[in-house]
Formats: sequence, C-alpha cells, structure tokens
Amino acid sequence: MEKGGYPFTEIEAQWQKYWETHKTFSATDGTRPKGQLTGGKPKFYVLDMFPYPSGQGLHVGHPEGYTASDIIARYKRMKGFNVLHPFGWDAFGLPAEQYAIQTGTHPAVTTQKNIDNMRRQVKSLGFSYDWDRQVDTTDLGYYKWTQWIFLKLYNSWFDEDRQKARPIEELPIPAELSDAQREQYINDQRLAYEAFAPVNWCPELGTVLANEEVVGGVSERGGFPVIRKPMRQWMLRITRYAERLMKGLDLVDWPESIRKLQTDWIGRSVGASVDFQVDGHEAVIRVFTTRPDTLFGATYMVLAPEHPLVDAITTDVYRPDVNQYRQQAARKSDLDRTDLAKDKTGQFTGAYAINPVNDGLIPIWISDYVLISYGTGAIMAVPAHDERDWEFAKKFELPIIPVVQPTPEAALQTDLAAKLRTEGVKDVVAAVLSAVKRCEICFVGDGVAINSGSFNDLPTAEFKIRITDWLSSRNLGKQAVCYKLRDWLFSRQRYWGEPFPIIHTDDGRTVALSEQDLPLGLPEVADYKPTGTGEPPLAKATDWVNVTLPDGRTGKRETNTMPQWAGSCWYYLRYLDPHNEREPFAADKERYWMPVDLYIGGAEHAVLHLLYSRFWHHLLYDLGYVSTPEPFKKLINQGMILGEDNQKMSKSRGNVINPDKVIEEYGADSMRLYEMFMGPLEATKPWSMQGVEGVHRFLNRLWRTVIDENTGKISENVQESEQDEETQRLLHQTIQKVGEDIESFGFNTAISQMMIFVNHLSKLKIRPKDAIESLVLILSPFAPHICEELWRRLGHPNTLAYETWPAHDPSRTRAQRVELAVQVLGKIKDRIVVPADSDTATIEAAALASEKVRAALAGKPVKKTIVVQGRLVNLVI
RNA sequence: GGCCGAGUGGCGGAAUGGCAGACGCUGGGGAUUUAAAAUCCCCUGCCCGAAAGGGCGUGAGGGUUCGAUUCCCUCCUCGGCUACCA
Repeated sequence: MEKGGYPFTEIEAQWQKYWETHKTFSATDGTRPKGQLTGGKPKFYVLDMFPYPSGQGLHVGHPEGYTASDIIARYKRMKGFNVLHPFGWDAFGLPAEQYAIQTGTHPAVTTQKNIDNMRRQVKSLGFSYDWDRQVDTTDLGYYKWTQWIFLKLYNSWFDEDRQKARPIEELPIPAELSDAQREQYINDQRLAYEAFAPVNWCPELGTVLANEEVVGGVSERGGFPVIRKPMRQWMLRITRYAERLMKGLDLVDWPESIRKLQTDWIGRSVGASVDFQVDGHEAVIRVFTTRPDTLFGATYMVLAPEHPLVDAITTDVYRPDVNQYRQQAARKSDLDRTDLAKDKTGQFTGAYAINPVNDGLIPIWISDYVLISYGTGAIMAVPAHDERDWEFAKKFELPIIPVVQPTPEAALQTDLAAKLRTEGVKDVVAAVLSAVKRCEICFVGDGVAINSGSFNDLPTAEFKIRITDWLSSRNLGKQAVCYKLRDWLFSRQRYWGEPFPIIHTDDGRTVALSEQDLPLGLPEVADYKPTGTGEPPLAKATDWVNVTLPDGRTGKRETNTMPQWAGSCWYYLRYLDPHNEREPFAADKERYWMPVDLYIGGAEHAVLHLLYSRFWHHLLYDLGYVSTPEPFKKLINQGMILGEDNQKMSKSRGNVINPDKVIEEYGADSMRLYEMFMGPLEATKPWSMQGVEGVHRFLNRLWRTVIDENTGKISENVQESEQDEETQRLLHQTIQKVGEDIESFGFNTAISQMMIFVNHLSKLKIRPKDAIESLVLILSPFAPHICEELWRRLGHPNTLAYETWPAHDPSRTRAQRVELAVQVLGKIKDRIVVPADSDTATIEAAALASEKVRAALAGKPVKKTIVVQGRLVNLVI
C-alpha cells in the first residue's frame, strides 16, 4: 500500500490512461506527431533490447535500461524531435517449450500469458512507448518475414571481389559441370547451407547448442553435459562477412570495450598458409601460421583428430592407437577438453612431413589441442616459440630448435627476466638470450632469426615478409588471413521456433519455398518432447511434414527450427512498419527512421545478438532493402543491479526485488527515479530500499512545495513573482546541468541537481510559479506522472510531453561575487570573497589582505600567482 | 592464462588537472506531537583538542605539476567477459 505522501497510485493510473487514450506517444512516420502541423522535425529512433517474456515477469534490471531510454525519448520530444520509441517481445525460446513438455500447455498459450503480464508491468512504469507498433517474434505475421529473410540468405551468395552479397541467380557457374555438380556448386555458395558437422549435442536437453550456449563444457541453460556429435545442421555463412563486420565497427558510436569484444570475436589474424608434403604420399598438409618466420624451427606437425587426411597418412602400426585416440577425442565434451588443457594428449601417426624450407623430415601427430574448426585444422609446431607446442613437445619428448633470438626489449618482458631481476642478476638480457638458445624457456616474442639458413639475422617482421614471398614464388605457400569467427549454427531441435521454409524431397534434393508460400506456420503436435535421437519434435507432426510439391514430387519438411537469435536479428526494422502484410517494412519508412539513433541494453548481448543482427543488416543492405550500412548508431549498456546484499539477484539467495511491490509502495515515478539515481547507468550497483524511500521523499517534498495538501490546489506560496537572484541562478544552473547530463547519460547527477533546487524552493516563503513550471518540465522525463499532474494543476490543460524544453540563460548561471580558496604552495590557507570578474591583481591583493595568508607566506615574496576563475588562487613563493 | 572495468566516509555515489566527499541513505541531537509516524532544523571522513585550532585522508609505492581522486610507471585487491584460435 501507499506509504502516505502524495497520491501517486491515483495519479499514475490516471496519466497512463490519458497517454493511452490520447495516443500521446504515437510516432507518425515522416511527419510531426498528431495534432500538430506537418513539417520537418528531425527524427530520433531510441530502441530498447526487447525482452523474453518470462514467467518470472519483470526483473528490476529491465526498467533500468527502459527508464534511461524513456528519459531520452521524452527529452528528445521536448527538444523538437519526432521520436520513435517502440517495444516488443522476443518470445520464442526454451522455457515456454520446457513448460509445455512438463504440462502439455501449448507454448503459445504460456507465451501469451507471460506477454500480457509483462506488458502490464512495463505499462505500469509509464514508459512512452508507441504501443501500436508492438511486435512479437512468435506472431505468424512477424515470423513470416523472419522466414523471408532466411530465404534471402538461402538465395544469396557472397561475391568476394565486390565484398557483398548478391542473388544466387547472379552466381557465375563454371560451364563444364553436370547437373548434380552444378547444384552442389550452387549450394556451396549459398549464405544458408546444410552441413554435416560435429556440433555440441546435449543429451539431457535433447538438442544441439551453439558454441555460445555452452559455458565451461556444460549447457548454459540447465548446466547439463555437452558432447560433440556430428549431425546435419543449417549453417549461416557469417564468416564471409568477417571483414565487413569488422570494418563496420568504424562507423558506429559504441563503447570502445564492446567494439573490442566484437573485433576479438571476429579475430582476424594475418599470416601465411604453408604446404607440407607428406613423405611418401601424394597428400599435402596445408597449415596456417602467424609466424612463418619460425618455419626452420618446425620440428613436428599436428593435425586435428577430425582432419580428413588422418586416415590416409596413418601407418598400419599406429592405426589402432590413432583410431582409439580419435574416438576418445570425438566423445570428449568441451568440459573435458578444457579440464585436460593443462595436460596435453596426442598420438603419433607414423607419417612424416617434409619441411619445405630445409627438406627436413618431421613427425606428424594428431592432438585435440588443434581445432578442426580453425585455420586448416593442422599446424606446424614450433615448440621453441609457441607455448602450446612447447608443452606438447616437452610431454612427448619432441625436438626443440630455437630460431628467434629475442630483441633486448622482448627479452626483458619475459617471465624469466622478471624472475632474474628479483634475484639480482646483472645482465638479464644475456641470461634470457642464452636460456632461449639452450631451449630452457619458450620465447614467443619478436627478435632476430637464428638457425634459419640464409634468413639468419633478419628481424621477425621482415622475415615474415621475405619468407612469405619465398614460399609464394615456389608455390609452397602464400599470405593468408584467418578469422576466429565461425559460421553460425542456425538450427535447433526444438518446437518453439520459426520453421524453416525448406522441403527435402524424397529424391534427395533440398527445395526452398517461394516467398509467396510464406508464412509457414508451426503445426500442432501431440507432445513437445525431443525424440532424444536428435530428431526434433516437429518430426511428429507427420501431416505437416509430408508434402507433395506442385510438380508431383514428394518430400518432407525441414523439422529443425531457427534459434532464438533469428527473431531478434531484425525486430528493429519491423517496428518501422509493423502491420505491413506485403513486405517486412516499406522502403520509405526505412529511409525515414533508420538508423537506430540510440540502442540501450545489457552488455551480455555485446557479441552475439549485436553481431548476428549486424550480419543480417549487412545482407539486407547488400540486397538493397535497407539504406544504412550499420543498424545501430549509438550503443549504451546498462549495468547489472545486484541485491541489497551486494550479490547477484537470485531466487535461491532470496534477494530478488519485485518491481510490482516497489511500484505499489512508492509509485512508478519513485521506481524510475531511484533506478536512475543509484549511480552511473553502466555501473554494477546494489539495490537499496532505503534509497527508494529517499527519492520518494524528494517527490513528496516537490509535491508539498507546489500543492497545498489540504485543498489539493496550488499552494498559496506559489505566486507569479519575480525570482530572487539566487533562485534565478539556481534555476538556470539546474536547467543547464539537467540538459547536459541527459545528453551524456549522467542521470544520477541530473537528479541530484533537481534535488538541490527543490530543497531551495521548498524553503522559500514565496515560490515563483515560472521557476516551478520550468522545474516540472525538466523533471518530467524522469518522473512523468507527477509532473503531468503538477503541470495540469498549474493550469495547463494538455500533456507536457510536447512542451518545449526550457532554455537556460548562461548569463544568469553566474554569481556576482564568488568565494575563492586561497592556497599558498597548493595548501589552502583561507577563503576570500571577490567580485566574479576580478582580475589577478585584485584577487592577489585581496588574498594578501588575509592574516592567515600572510602568516603562511612568512614574509617571502610571491613568485607566481595562479588564478582559476571562480575557484581558487594559488600563491607560489 | 588473456582482455575489459573498478577500488573515494558506515553505505550508494559526486568531483576526471583547481576548495575531496555534491546529492541521497544511515546514525546522532533538537523542534513539533498526549505519544508515534510524517515533517522541519542542526551535526555526521578519520585522528589530536574542552574549544579555538591543527594534522591525516581518494587500494599501496614512486613520478610529472604551483596544484593529482583525476595524467604516467610499478604493484595489490575485487568484479565481468573469455579461454589451447596456431
């Protein structure tokens, strides 16, 4: 229940109803908002990351970002922008499906119920969303277009020369191919393709997981073990966009840390590919290395256990051991791999490769420290200059040849150097150099070549260039670029996701639906359980699965569904034109609203969601459907909110704060204000109920300052009167600071400033009405309900949402006389009051008039006087 | 192990080269009240002191500067992300 004070429950309900019935926040495409003249308002698109409608309802973390974006949206409207501020639901996902498995309730029913509840909660906070634009990714009218984009991916290829996607019809196809080869050739170029590849299989969940959904070897959801199992999957060729996704980051205004996360995730490295002939075989092993300069130090090779050449090159003697090792590796979960990282394992194949630079024979091993999914799945091992190879070589007693002599600077940065320094060794560099030469330590830095034939004495950087040229000229290798980024595993063995618009015909072909056949709706199924063999629940909907094509061929529908990321990849575009049944969004609306000017959401989506949606956006850009190369201009991450015990909020800890309760007791305005007052938006910070009471007291004080509590009318103290100098100065300072702080997302300090001003006003006997009106306007983005109510009671019949943001007069923010601190040699000795525009000489004279200052000077002459306007004067003696 | 971020009163935080601790919370004292809640006023970094006053103080140590919470170097602690990517 309400805890005394102003009647927020009533006020908030009333204004929420007003906004809804008046469609106050409806955004009009390309023109001014309703009720105003059409004209050239600048647009502003402020977007929240839409939530998954969970059964738990809203968490106090959600309103943090939503309040921040709402403040911006409301502020921008008052600054004369045409604001688009929409909301929606990322509603496909596992929880509703698991609930369905347990109870038999259709996930759509659960989802709708959860959406209704969360929408009620979101609305109770008074956000200025344009609810007519709400989207729901599970809505047939929405996922029709998700499927449409999938078809665009399927029907496109990436032209490396032009660095852009093009329709598959434009793919140049070699002339001499047979029909089957031709089809294969095309399928190999499609941006959506099927692959039979080892994936993360979670037996417990009965589904495949993306790498990102596996955390520390167990499923992110549920914490079940995950093993590697080869299965047929849909993949998206995001890797073709690696370069574009990297370069696009230069166009956006994102936190440096997020850009770096994405850059690292894409993981571009430049090096060389080098071919090693297998001794006595036709086979050639191609490796990728960033250190071609260490080729002379390659003393063995390692293939990933899954490498296709392993079978061919393994000798009969080693075959049983090799096969056993491969089986072991295949079964290993990621957790096992991680755990065993400290202890390398491997198996010799019996085969040898020829080192192209010196024709030396080097043994070929297999080991799971080499990943099939990166580079070529094979490495040349240079134990002297690579930590992993060093460990492996030590364990299996393989030879180590040093080929890089550290530069002095690099030598000093080694661990050994640090150790030697503490031991007081004099010539640290010489000691490190000799340790490298004697193979006592592994050195990974730069230096000068040794033991490298005619390349000796070359510095690392130059060696890399020279050896790459040398290899190219002999057709043994060439410069190469590798990315950590992998193709995106795009299918899930689940029910509650978008069905693929794909049919597998009984004659073994894959046929995509045409766009006219969309949407392909989810069928009803008897139960939602995965079959446990990897076959998805949709396989049980036989009526749906079995189809006959117009040409009489029979086939089965794809029974995998798309991952949750799919719907969230493009929702920001659907908001532009959410009811369009003929296209995902109209081109003119896209051109008007895009790009998103401000995107606010959690840092947990720093990599995946943002990378995936950028990828789709790039595709749509290439195909001409969107006009901006990047979707999200500015990005802000809100921080995490901890429980009152400074721990992550969780049911088990019992420290979860329920937003409904907070709103019930203190009101939505107090909730919003507190979320912003806690601290900087991006920071992790703990909740405090007493803090909520603090801001609530502030709103009560504001109310009492303006309203006579007995009559509910404007207080007699509020009058149309001249502002005294201090009130005027404080008001203008407050207007200025609040505006600047909103622009820089410093909401906490904006609120403090308004608290200072309210504290001042509340002490005045006569409170100038115009000052109060300005205050109400600048507070309204933060606490809209109470401000709307005060605005009305101050005599304004309409909403304040489109009132002009008050202007501050810089000449009124300055005081006429200022107090300065007087320092002698940087230590404060006294304070003086002088006219604000005093010159240095006047200030110095005033300072010298002080007893305390003279005492501190002790008769010494002042050598230098430093004046910081309005702050201090420092006398240097 | 790597990367990113952060260390300021009893607590959340403010100040990013110029008076450290704004604003809020907590705590203490007072006013009001039959009493309480609410409200209002005063105090509230630490140490010495009866006070006046003085000293210390932004994780630790060094440096740059007239002046450093802020910039530079070394180290410590905590949080987040990531993890054999050749």
